Order: sequence, then structure tokens, then C-alpha cells
Amino acid sequence: MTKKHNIIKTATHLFATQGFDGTTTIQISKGADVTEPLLYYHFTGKDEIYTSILASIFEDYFSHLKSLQGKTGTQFEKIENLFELHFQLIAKMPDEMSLIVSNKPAKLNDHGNIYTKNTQNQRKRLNYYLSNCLKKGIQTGEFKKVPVKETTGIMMMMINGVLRQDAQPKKKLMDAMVEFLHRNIVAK
Amino acid sequence: MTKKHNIIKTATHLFATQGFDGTTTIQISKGADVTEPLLYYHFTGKDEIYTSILASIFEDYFSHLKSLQGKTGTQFEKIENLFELHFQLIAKMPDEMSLIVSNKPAKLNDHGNIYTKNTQNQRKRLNYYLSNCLKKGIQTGEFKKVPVKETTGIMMMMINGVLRQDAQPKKKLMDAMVEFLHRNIVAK
Amino acid sequence: MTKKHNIIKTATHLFATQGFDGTTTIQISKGADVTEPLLYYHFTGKDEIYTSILASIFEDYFSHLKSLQGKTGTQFEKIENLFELHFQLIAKMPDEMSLIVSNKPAKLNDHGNIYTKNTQNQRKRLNYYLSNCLKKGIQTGEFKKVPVKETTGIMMMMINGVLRQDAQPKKKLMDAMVEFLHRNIVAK
Amino acid sequence: MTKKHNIIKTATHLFATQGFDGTTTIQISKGADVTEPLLYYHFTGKDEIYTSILASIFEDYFSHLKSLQGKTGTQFEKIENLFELHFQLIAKMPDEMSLIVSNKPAKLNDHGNIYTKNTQNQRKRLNYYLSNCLKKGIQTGEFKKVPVKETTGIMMMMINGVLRQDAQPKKKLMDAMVEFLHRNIVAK
DNA sequence: GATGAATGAGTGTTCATTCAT
DNA sequence: TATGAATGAACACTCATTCAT
Repeated sequence: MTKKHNIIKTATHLFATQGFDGTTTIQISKGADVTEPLLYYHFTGKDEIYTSILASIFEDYFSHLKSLQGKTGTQFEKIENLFELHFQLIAKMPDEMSLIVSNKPAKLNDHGNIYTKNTQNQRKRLNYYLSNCLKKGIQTGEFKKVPVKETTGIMMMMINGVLRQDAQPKKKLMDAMVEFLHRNIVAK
Repeated sequence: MTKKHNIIKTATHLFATQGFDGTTTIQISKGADVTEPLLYYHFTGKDEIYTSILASIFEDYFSHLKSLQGKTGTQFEKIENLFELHFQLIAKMPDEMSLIVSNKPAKLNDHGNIYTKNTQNQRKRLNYYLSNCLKKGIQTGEFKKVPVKETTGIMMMMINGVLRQDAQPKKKLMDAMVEFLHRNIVAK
Repeated sequence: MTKKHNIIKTATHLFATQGFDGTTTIQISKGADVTEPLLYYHFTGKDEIYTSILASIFEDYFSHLKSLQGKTGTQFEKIENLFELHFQLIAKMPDEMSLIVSNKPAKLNDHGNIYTKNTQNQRKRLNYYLSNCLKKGIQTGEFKKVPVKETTGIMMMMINGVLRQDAQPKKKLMDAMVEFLHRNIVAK
Repeated sequence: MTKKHNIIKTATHLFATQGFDGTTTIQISKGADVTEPLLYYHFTGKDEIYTSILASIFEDYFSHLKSLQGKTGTQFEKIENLFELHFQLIAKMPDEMSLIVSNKPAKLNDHGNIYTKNTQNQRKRLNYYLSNCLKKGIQTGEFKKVPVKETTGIMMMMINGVLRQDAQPKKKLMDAMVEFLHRNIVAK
């Protein structure tokens, strides 16, 4: 529990700040205050430390995405929820969020292609969620007749920009973004 | 095509796709079809290959930014120009653009901190350019009374999102973004 | 015999016979019948192998010098003791003695300057020991009124000559040296 | 003339202060203000730079030794001449003298064995010169009946000590040494 | 004479990983 | 669980040397 958890916490932080390729097993073990061989007791290797962390983060992330679908409200509120979620996730777990948008490690022997698979999955889900909201909103007259594909692309780009920002995103900026969107897509 | 040029071209591509930490000197030399020691004849080391490439890219990039300031037109056209520029740069030199938005290498012994310096400089310039356009446009009545700081932040986030996109950005998406902005800030 | 001990033994011999600059880490590891990385498990690098060996040799050497001061006898016997000691040390551990009189390595990144510090210390101690004996001996009438500084210098030069000799010093030569000294400084 | 001479001068100094193994061809070329390939125009390689320098120094040194034999005087004056010579040589060309007493380079491919040959030759000549003086002096009654072999050994050790001293030898010390010898071997 | 460009062979060192306990 | 000791493979880099001009 404690030591394995420590390894995961340390590795997550190091991978997020230095990247997979820039992080060594010594750094992880020293940061977690354990010896190197213990890493290999709990994991099969550096690769698995990374992939297991990534898998767990994505699992968590996807479950959050899923829980959004149960909520009721206008289509715009649903879109707002999505932005709000990412904003909160970054505030609560910046390392984890940073990890799932970082580049694919060059030295990772990603046989299961966990990285690509999850990243594509994320894109697909976001795309589905947003374009669905847009389509429905347009149908019901809640939204203007904006081009669905492009508007979805823009919103995803905005989420991407938020996730990849170096500094913690400000609440004010998030509100401005939502307002910005509102003005653009909601019918007067 | 000199061998030094080949080294730079290969290294740029590898650094852009694999990161600094994920790229080895052997990969660079093999990709450039030269022997490893030649890297050290033309550069002081792997670090300098990276920093000299980065410096030259940023120099190029900043000169492009500067040339925008000479152009005339409405404030919105000026903003449009900025988006257009990034769109073109990515199309013309994706590796280079990818490099200037990649994360700071962990193993780079960058005493002059060329990475941070340039990145901050870029942010400052973009911020200055955009907020200036906004302020002027608001003053002259070309723009609505949008909050300058936040709107600037959103636009920078969009540019950031464009730069960090994996795939080549589509012209259609770019047009949609401009239209999106237009609807939001230009006074009716 | 631990592997670390083996490394030290081999390195001592190689450094003594080939010099620090002329010895490679491969030679050390092969000579000690270990792999190269093990050198870096037990030491921080080639430099530390050298400096730690040198430090231990000097420590040993200085403790021998110290133990001489406890012995009683005439001043000439004390001087004789010093020559005898060096003679014995060379016979017992030629590599070690050869190391402490070898030249300062050019490629040694010796921040603490362990080499210079110890070498100067050695000179100072020998000087102190010998000139003290001489002064006392002259005072008590045991010695002729020889010039202290110069006679000390000559004796140190002789010790230096003994230490730096390529071949093992012969007992006969050592006896001749002591007799030589006796004739020169002891009052008739 | 100038450039080759420069190479020799620089190399001599570097070899003397850093040793053969501790000196690189870049250091030599930079110190001599020439490019590296020029070293290979004037010499066949680093080895030959070293051996040719060593050969020339030994040649010079041996010719000095030879010229001593032409001088007249008592046997002790002849011995004094030898000490005096080494004293002068060190004062006039410390680098060169330092080189001929430095250890045999580990990385030198000394096919002609120039190093060992000359060093042994030097030893033999000094031995011959000194023991000859001693024998003659004892025969003529100029000297006491000292043991020739051992006394020669001691004197060679003193010369060795002088040559290997780090600092420039003081005139006073040299005088003391001669006086020291005088008291020991010259008959009253 | 002289040099810019280039290289094969090696150097010291680090890496992720394993073994014996 | 846990670790001290050990390693094969690779890493960034340097060396003496050569080639084309």
C-alpha cells in the first residue's frame, strides 16, 4: 500500500514534469524512498509503471466523462459541464492531466499501444459528446445553425489548450471561455 | 546540401517527433548519414544541436511576428493575420513549429535557459499583439466591449491548441475559428 | 576477497605502473575480473577510485610517520628510523609507494586537490621530522654544526631518490646511505 | 622552422607538465597555434613527436656528459662538475630535464624502445663516470676508501632526487650537497 | 605547407534490469 | 517484501588520425 503508492505518486509526478524518456528508475526509487529492485517487485519494469499509471488515469478520466452523461440540463449546460470538468480535474490533479496530454514517449515499448489507444479514445469521446450536444441544440433551436464539425473542432482545441497550459488555469479565464462559447452558439 | 545542414534537418525532425530526451546522437548521425564524431565537429554536443536549432527557429518565428506589425488593415484583420500566420507556419514547417511548443527537455543542460527565455518571449509578444489589437478595436468601436485580458487568453489558448495539434490543421477549421472570433468580438 | 577490494588492488597497480591518465576503466575492470559498471557502483567514477586509493595510502603512510615519533633513541637513530621506514614500505608495498610519488594526473578533476594537499603535507612532515632531529642533535652535541636547512634538503632528496627508484632498493645501498649520513653529521 | 619549432616547444612543455598520456594532439596544436593536420605533416604521429623530442633531448644531454670528460682537474672536481651540470641543465631547460626523468608513457607504442634505451644508457653513463672518478680518486689517495658501488649509487640517487624535484633547485642546496660529498669521500 | 571536414576506435559513464539472499 | 551487488547494452563524447583540396 504505502510503498507501492509512493512509487506511483512519485513516478506520476516525474513523468508529468520530465517526461517518460527524461525520467530514470533511480529518480523514481529515490523520490519514493525505496530501492530500485522494489520497482521490479511491484511492476515488471519502467514501461509498466508508466502504462499502468496511464491506464489508471485514463480510466478515472473516462469515468468522469461518463458521469457527465447522466446529468440533465440544456445542451449548453452540458457543454459547460465538460469545460468545467476539465477545469476541475486540472486543479485537482495537475500531474495526471499533464500526463494524458504529453507526447508519446519515444523509448516506450508500447506493445498494447495503450498510449495511442487511449488518446484516440479520448478524442473520439470528446468529439462525440460535443457534436451530440451541438446537433441536439441546433435541432431544438437552443443553438444557432453553426457548422457542427468545425465548431466541435474549435471547442476541442480550446479544451486541448486548457489542458496543455503550463500555469494553473484561472477561474476567470474559464468563465470567459464559457461566455465566449455562449455568445457564439446559443441562439438569441 | 552540406552535411551540417543534414544534421540539423534530421535532428529537428527527431527532436520534434521523439523529444530531446528520446533522441540519441546515434539516431541523429544515422539519419543524417554521417558518423557520430561529425556531430561534435559541427556542434559542441547534443545540447548545442538542440539549442542552436531552437534559437534559429525562434529567430525565424519572431521575425515573422514582427513582419505582421507592418501590415495595415482593421484590427480584426490583424488578428486574422496572426492566426493565418500560425496556420501557414505549421503547414510549411511542422517539425519546427512542433519543436517550439514541445516540453522543456529534462536532460538538457541549458545554462542560458534558451528554452524558457524564448517561450516566455513568445507568450509576451503574442499577448502584446493580441491585447493591443483588442484595445484599439474597442476604442474605435470596431469591437464590442469584451474583457481584454480574458479574450486575449482565449485566443492564445486557441493558437496554442492549433500549434499542439497532432494532425495538420485543416483550412476549414481555421476559417471556422476566424469566423468564430469574428462573431464574438466584432461589433454588429 | 571482495570484488571491491579487487578493484582497489588492480587499480592501485595500474595507476602505479601506467599512471592515472594511462589507465582506462576497462583495464581496471578486466584486471579485477568485474564488469565496468561495477566500478560505478562502488565508486562515483575513475576519479574517485584514484583519490580514495591515494587518500588511504597517505593515511597509512602518515600513521607510520606518526608512530616513529613515539620511539626513543639518539637523534641519529631517529633519522635512521625514517630511512629504514621508507625502505621497508617500498619493499612491502611498492605500488602504493610508487603512487604517492608519481606526478599529478593531468585529467584528474580533483576539486579537493587531494593530491597536492597530501604531497605538501608529506613534505612538511618529513621536513619537520628531520630538521627537528638535526636541531636537537646539534644542541646536545650529538651532531656537528651542519647547516640545518640544507642538510634537511639533502636528506629529503635522498628519500625522494629512494622512493622514485625503479628497481627495488638494495639493503646494502640503504646501509651505505645511513653510514654516509653518519659520517657526515655525527660528531666524532 | 617557426611552426615546427613551435610544435616541438609546446609539445615538450605539455609532455613535461602533463605527461604523454595526459596530453592530447589538440592541446599541442592549439598551444602551437597550428591546426592538427600540420602535426601530421611534420611528424608521423603523436608518438613520433614524443620520441623525436626525447631523442633530441637525450642527444643534447649525452653530448653535455661527453664534454665533461674533456675537462681536467681532480677527481672530486670532476664529480662536482657532474652535479654542477645537472644543476645548470635544470635551471636552463626544466621541461626537457623533467621529460627525461618522467615515467614511461603507457600509451606509447615505443617500437624502437627509445625511452628504455636512453634511460638505461643514461644510468650506465652516470654510473661509469662516477665510479671511474671514485676508483681513480681512491687509487691516487685523493679519496678515502669508500665502497665504490654503494657510494656511486648514493650519488646517482642524489642526482635523481635533484632532477625529480618539483621546485627549481636552490644554489645553496647544491653547494651543500657538494660539500656534503666532499666531507664524505675526500681524504683528510 | 597548410587546412576544413571527416572518421574508426575507444573512453568514461549511465541505463534499465536481474540475481542471490 | 525488500535489498546489496552485479550486469549487458547503450549513451554522449573524445581521441589520434586521414582525406580532399
